[in-house]
Amino acid sequence: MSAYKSEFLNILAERGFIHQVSEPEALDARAKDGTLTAYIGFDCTAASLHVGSLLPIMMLYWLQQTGHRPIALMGGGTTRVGDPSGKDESRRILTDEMIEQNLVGIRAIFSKFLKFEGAGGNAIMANNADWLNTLNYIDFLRDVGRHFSVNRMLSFDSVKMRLERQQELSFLEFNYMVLQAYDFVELHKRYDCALQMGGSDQWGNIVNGIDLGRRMANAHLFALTAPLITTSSGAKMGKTAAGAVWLNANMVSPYDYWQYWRNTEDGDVARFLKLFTVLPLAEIARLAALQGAELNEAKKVLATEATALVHGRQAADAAAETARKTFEEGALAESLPTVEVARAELDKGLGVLVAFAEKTGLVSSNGDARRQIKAGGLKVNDATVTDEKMTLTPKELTPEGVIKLSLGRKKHVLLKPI
RNA sequence: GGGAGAGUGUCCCGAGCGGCAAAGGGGGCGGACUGUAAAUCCGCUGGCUAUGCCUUCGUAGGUUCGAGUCCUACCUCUCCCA
Repeated sequence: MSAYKSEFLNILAERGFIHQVSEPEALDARAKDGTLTAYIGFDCTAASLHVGSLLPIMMLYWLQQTGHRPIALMGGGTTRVGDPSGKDESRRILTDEMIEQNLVGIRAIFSKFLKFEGAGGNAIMANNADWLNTLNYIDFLRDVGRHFSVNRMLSFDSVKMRLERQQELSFLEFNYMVLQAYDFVELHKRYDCALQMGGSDQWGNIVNGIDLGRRMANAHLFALTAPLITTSSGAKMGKTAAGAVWLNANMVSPYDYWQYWRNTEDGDVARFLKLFTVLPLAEIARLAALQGAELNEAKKVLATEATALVHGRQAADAAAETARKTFEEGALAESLPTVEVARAELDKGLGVLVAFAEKTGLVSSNGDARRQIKAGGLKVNDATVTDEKMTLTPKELTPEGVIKLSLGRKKHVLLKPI
C-alpha cells in the first residue's frame, strides 16, 4: 500500500501513524539515504506522561528502530510560560523546581522506549529551557521575529478559527508558535535535526518552524503529523473516571494499565495493535480477523504487549495472569492491588463504608459507598453487600488471609491485615 | 475611554417568580443484557459522627425571618461605540 522507499516512513504509514507529511518524496529520500534526526516536543506539566502521549513516543521509537536519531524535547522553557491553549482554566504556574521534578519522571518513561546516548544508543533528550530561558526579547525580535509575517500567521487555521469565532487570542498564545518554530531551528543547529513530528493539531506550528529554518539557516526541514486518536465511540484517549492513564507505575499500576487496554472497544483493537504494540503486522492481521467473543484474545494480546512496552515483560505477564485468575477462574489472585490495614482495626470490626471509602479508595466517600450498596455495586469476597452497617472482622478473611473488596465486576482490591 | 451583557453544583454545557442541595443534558459510576466490548434499558452522580447538621451558584460586603435570585463595590470574560 505504501509507496515509500525508506523503512521508517513505510512502517509509520503501514501502522497508521501518518496524517500529513510535507514533501513526502524528499523526506523519504532523506530517510533512505542517511541518518535522519527528528524530534517531538513534550510538555512537562505533570510528573508523568499519559496514554495520550504514547503515540508520539511510538513514532520516536520507530524512528530509532529504523536506524535514525530521535530527540525527545522537553518543554522546560515553554512550560514555564504555560501553554495557553487549554483556555478554560488558567493554568497553574509551575515553579522551576516542579518542572525539574516532572522532567525526571518523564525522562524515566522515555528510557523505556529509546536508547539514549550513554546508554548504548543515539537518542537525545533536550530541554528548550536551555535556550529559551536566556532569550533576550529585543535580540529575539530582531533575529527571529523579523522572519514572521503576521499576515501569514493570521492565515493559520488555529488562529483563523479563533478570530472568526471572535474568541480572544492572547499575545502570549500568538507567540507560542514562534517559540516552537524557534525550537525547531535551534535543534537543527545543534543536532542537524531535520524533521519535527507531532499531533495533527501541530501542523501549523511545525510548518512555521520549517519556514523559519529556511529563512534563518537556509535549512531544509520537514513536518510529519499523526492523526488525532479517539476511540470508536469518539472519546479522547487516555482518560478514565479515575483520571488520566499515566505511564509511571507508581501512578497507575501495571495491572490497571493492562486493564485499560483490555477494555478497548472492539472497533479499536486492530488500530491500537498497530499503533501501540510492536507486533509484526502479519500477526496483527491475524488477531484483527477474529470475530465476536474471539476478539477478546486479541484484546489480551494488546493489553499484554502494550503493558510490556511500558512496564516490562514480566510485569505485563503478571498483570495478564492476575486478570486471568480473577476474571476467568473467578479465583482470588493474590497479586491484585492490595491495601494493608491494622490487625487491631479488623479485630474490633471495620465498617464496610470505611473499608471501601477510606481504606481502598474504590469509592470516593461514605456517601458514595452507600449509594453503591443501594445499587448493588459493592462486594465483599464476591458477595454483594446489602447492609451498610456490616462490619469486616477476621471471620471475613479468606484462606489466603485477605478480604477481597470489589466495586462493580471489574475493580478489585485486597484488604490485608498486618 | 463610553455603553451593553455574562460568570451556577470544582468534569463540561446549562435552567433557575426571594424558601434551593438548586430543572435538564453530556460525561462518569453502578445494575440488567453480554464477550471484562459496543449498543440498549434502569438507577445514581455535594460532605458528615445523618429523621438532623455543614459546605456550595466569580470575590467581598449589605437589605431580608430567609438570597443563586435584590442592592453596593471589586475581579474576570464577551459584545457594541470611540
